[in-house]
Amino acid sequence: MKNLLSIKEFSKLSGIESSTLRYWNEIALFSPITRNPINGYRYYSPEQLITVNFVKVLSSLDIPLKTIREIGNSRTPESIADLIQRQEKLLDMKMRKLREHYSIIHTRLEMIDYGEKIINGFTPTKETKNAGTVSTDNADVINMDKISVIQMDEMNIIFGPPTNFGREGFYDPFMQFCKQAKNLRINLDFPIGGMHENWDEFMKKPGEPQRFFSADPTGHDSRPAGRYVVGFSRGYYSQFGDLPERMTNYIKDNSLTTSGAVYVIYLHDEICIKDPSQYLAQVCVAIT
Amino acid sequence: MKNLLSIKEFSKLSGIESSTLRYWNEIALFSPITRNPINGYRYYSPEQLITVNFVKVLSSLDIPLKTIREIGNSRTPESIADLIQRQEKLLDMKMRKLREHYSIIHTRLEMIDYGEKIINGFTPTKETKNAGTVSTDNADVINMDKISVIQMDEMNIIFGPPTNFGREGFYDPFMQFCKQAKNLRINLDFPIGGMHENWDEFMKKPGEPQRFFSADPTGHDSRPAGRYVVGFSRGYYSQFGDLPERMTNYIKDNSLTTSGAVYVIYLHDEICIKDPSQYLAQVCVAIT
DNA sequence: TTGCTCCTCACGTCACGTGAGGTGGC
DNA sequence: TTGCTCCTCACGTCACGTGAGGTGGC
Repeated sequence: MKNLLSIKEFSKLSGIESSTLRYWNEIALFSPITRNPINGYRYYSPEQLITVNFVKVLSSLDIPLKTIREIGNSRTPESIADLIQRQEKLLDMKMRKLREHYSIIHTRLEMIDYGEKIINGFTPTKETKNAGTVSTDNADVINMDKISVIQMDEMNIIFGPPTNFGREGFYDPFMQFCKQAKNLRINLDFPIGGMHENWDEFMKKPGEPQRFFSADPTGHDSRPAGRYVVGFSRGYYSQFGDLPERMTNYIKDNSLTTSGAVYVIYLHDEICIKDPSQYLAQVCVAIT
Repeated sequence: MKNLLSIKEFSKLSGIESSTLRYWNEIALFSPITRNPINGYRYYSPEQLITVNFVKVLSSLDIPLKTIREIGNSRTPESIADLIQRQEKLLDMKMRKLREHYSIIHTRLEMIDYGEKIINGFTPTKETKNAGTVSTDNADVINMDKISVIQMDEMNIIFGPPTNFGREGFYDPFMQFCKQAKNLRINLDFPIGGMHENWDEFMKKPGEPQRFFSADPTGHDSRPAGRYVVGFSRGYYSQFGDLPERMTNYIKDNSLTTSGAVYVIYLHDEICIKDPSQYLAQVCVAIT
């Protein structure tokens, strides 16, 4: 047909699959302007590209096809303006969701990458992403078995309520934290950590932090910037092996004075590891 | 069960519907840690909130549930880091898509709103969105039947190739434009307009613009800023009634000198109006 | 006994995608 | 006659949602 487009041509120009065009025809959402009465071939006019594009945009905004059809059937400038204004607000929310998701997976990626560097051992350069800047007065290679002094940037987090350890040990308060998270608006999408009020508290009960926290980059609490003694260990939550002892020795041997809270954060956890005994924790405490 | 969550509690804390949790259990994507052997009740541990949240994020990134299941079964820090890096790129593309959609519907909204103001008549204030700033040396109310002088801002557009009018009139070259749009990367999602090289050309053949254009705000062409004589008319594409004559008279009566191209743009078109005779066109030409 | 929560199983839904089998024009 | 494009019709798919009918603990 002169000046009309076959379904294949129309599909190419619009970027919409032929099967989709047939389906849209079937549900009377968008139909070709004419059909060959003998063989039933569909023919579209080129200016239908304009209308079908708008349908495509609306459907990609997650508006049900039924609704789009009704919108089309009763469209007036007022109703379309109304629709668009509502969609603009929804688009705004979707953008925020996407940014949040980006932040979630990006935070995970940083932790995982940092964990892998630790496992493989790495020679710190002047700046390392999540590790912060590694001070030069320390050994040239950092790995799992090494205690190091590292200059760390501020890290936003959000604390849970004070924990309440009973006879049951670690399990119970951690559950309480998870349970309360939603009400306290603590996002469990981010890696979880534990905070002990000072080094003595950590040494006494390494498995019983005073608070749990979420490493939420939008959190209003923080692990302050500063120089930290940092060590790593593998194991399930609250299993640190001989790390507390080794860190204490390092602190003594180097005549360091710790100051403020101890932060435990899991770089590798159930999100990226199946075997709980292989979870990777970072323990750090500031020095004056 | 002590310290475990029923499906309803888990659903509330996670924000995931019970039916979804049952489905995820059925396809072995995510299962409760234990079940009541007598009545089959599902029980979840609070820390499962952490894993289920990650599943939720992945599924909201449009990863098929089968894939998520496989990811979970074979997860290592390397594979998860890999996955996240790919998803970050995809998220970036999705953001761009959303911004493009926002721009498409927002441009439509501006045109439609402006058109409604014209139809209802409005008293221009110092700044009006799409209308640009209306000069004060003109009448105090602007409406359908009035010719006005308006100070307009620059408007980004993108021109199609020169048109080629034959015997068939308007129809054929407009189709050529639509057909070629994809190859020339002209986005038909935005309102379409026509450009005539000067006022004489427009008067000779009001229905035969030298070029069609798309009102794409990211376009590299433009309708320059400046003072324009502006008129409106209703009708199908290229039907302007007595508007060209009235505008010519206005120009003469006010001793104005036109300069440069004439721009025709449809504020209301098939997107928001069913009856083609009610499409609303704005015609404007710069004055020196 | 009465609610309440939870269960399974079957079927529905939404927006297509995928053949199988067949037709019409060059 | 051979490709090629297009057609219809039936069925599949994905990720659930929705009852119907029934159970178990307070």
